[in-house]
Amino acid sequence: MSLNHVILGLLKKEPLTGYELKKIIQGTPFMYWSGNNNQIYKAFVELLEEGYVSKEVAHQDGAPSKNIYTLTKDGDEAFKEWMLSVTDTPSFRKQFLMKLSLSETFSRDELETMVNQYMDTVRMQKIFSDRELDKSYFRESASIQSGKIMDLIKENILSFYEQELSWAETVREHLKTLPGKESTKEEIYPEKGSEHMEDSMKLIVFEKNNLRYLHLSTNGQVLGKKEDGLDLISLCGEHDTHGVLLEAEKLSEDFTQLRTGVAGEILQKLSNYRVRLAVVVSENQDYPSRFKEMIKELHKGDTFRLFTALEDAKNWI
Amino acid sequence: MSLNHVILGLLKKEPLTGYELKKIIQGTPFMYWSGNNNQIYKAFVELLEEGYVSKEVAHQDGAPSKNIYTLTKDGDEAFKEWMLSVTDTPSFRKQFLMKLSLSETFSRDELETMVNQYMDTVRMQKIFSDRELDKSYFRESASIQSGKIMDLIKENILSFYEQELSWAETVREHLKTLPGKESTKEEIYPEKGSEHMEDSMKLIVFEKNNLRYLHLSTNGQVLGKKEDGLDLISLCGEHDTHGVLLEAEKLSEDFTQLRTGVAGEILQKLSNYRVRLAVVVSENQDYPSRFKEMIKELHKGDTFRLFTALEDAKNWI
DNA sequence: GAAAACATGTAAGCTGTTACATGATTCG
DNA sequence: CGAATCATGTAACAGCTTACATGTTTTC
Repeated sequence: MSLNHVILGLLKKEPLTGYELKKIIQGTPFMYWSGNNNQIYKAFVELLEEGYVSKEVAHQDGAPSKNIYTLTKDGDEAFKEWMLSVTDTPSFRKQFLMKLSLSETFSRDELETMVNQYMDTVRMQKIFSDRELDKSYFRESASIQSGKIMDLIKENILSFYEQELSWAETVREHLKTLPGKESTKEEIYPEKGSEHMEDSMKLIVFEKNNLRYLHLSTNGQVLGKKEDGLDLISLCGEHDTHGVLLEAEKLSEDFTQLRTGVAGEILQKLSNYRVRLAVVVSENQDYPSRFKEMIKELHKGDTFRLFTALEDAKNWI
Repeated sequence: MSLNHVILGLLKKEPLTGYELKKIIQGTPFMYWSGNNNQIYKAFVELLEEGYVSKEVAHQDGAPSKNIYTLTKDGDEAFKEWMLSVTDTPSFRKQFLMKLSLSETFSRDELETMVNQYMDTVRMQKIFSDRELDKSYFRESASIQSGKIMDLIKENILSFYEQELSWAETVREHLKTLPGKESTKEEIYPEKGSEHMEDSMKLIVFEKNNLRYLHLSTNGQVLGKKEDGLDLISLCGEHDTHGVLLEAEKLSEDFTQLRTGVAGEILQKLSNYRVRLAVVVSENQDYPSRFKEMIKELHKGDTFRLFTALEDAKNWI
């Protein structure tokens, strides 16, 4: 079991308590253990027995006492040996592949629903991992050197989900070639119109051409922070939608000032997660010329467009 | 647990015995259970209790009697419900990512060894999965329709490993930027020359520029069957090498006749698995003109070349 | 004549998860 | 004042694997 060795590796950097270790493992998506108490406290018992760690009890008056574990010489050697030993083959668990292989008797419609639902799940998982990685223990304590390593790890993880999404897209393409009812549904708007407030924002879900979209509207300005990209994507995940129609008075200044990097970050995220964004703002706006250029450029693409009329935006999305 | 539902799905097609089921699951790489008896026979007990399957004992005189399980109406409904319910998020286990995140104190050299070893493992796993998928239960019983589905599944699985390999390549690139000894080793040939016979073929491992290669030589003709591609790749995996130098009297006729598809298949596999192949044949050969054209074309690439002198081949590889 | 495949089952054990139990502190 | 965080631990169970046990037939 590699958990024990991973613990040794973490202790190499600094002595830790069981609780701290648990938090680290729980916050690191590529350490696949749930990080439950049972495993960790049991692991420490084993490691103590083997003499790989030493325990020091820190009595804190009032507070419960902590057990601080430190790596021993033996432990360090055992860790190194593990690191240089043969690495397990990477493996995956994709329930969807099993379902697909057993799907012969299902209708095209049912299969399409399955794929769409699966894509949403994957999309959400990707967002979740992305966030967790950004705020993980390894990020915080990153040197310049290990920062690059963390970037590589992040790339690996995100591209796992990214690949799954683009593969699912090819499955969808395949399903289109199958016999089944042609979807000619027209704009049912607002349909199940589940309406509620979120951060003083009006939120409606509508459907068009069999795909679901979010319609957000507010009076203030929008897209002010880098995190807004992921937040929009999360909303999409939560509401099972594939794009956002964002109605607001105006874009935030930080978004229009390209040097802030806000626009770049947000649009990057949106395109990563294949979420389309149509923004509708009131007509009389004056943007920096460099921003206008970028907007023009983006209109050639498929992820982002800026409109002044709601109807135009609805047509595009 | 989805095993029970997968069993129902398999029974939907035809009644099966426990043993048959075990074989199917064991031969299907995307069904991640080991397919051990315990799980399967226990699963059948559960499914019987729930009334999802019915059991019929076939007494065969002399032979041990079989328990043949058939799907019931209830079972069919339970299966359908499972199929249309939410699919689990895909997940992976990559020990290598954990090792990498804990690798701060390791030298460039050690890291390079780790990555190389990992790449070999992944390469082998890919070959293994590829083969298993080709001869799996689902392939055999494939209709035109489900054949396409199986292609999609296969694509998904192989690209998992493919992606891991190309990612590992970027890790290797990164390691090159790290301080550490420059490798300027020259052609140590033959070095550890572990020599032995395999199918009347002489096999030597040699090293050049820090990379290991296979040197195979025989008197007869080579590359006669489509499977030879994967076999070469397996050999590379077994001997931890990245390319093959194949010395023979001549290429098989099937290989030189493009319409047989043998050459295409083999070269496809080689490029998939990033294995380079240099073939050395005796000089006086007459090949079909279309084949000569293809050879010329391939010489522009990096996977395959044909030589008449051993020295030239050694220089290229 | 031995090994591999066919065929069904059990026992023991590791891995991993959820849930429970306890108790202090901090924060809203 | 209740919820969340800090902190350590246990119990029970689900999931999965290895190995054992038994006996026949087919294949090399």
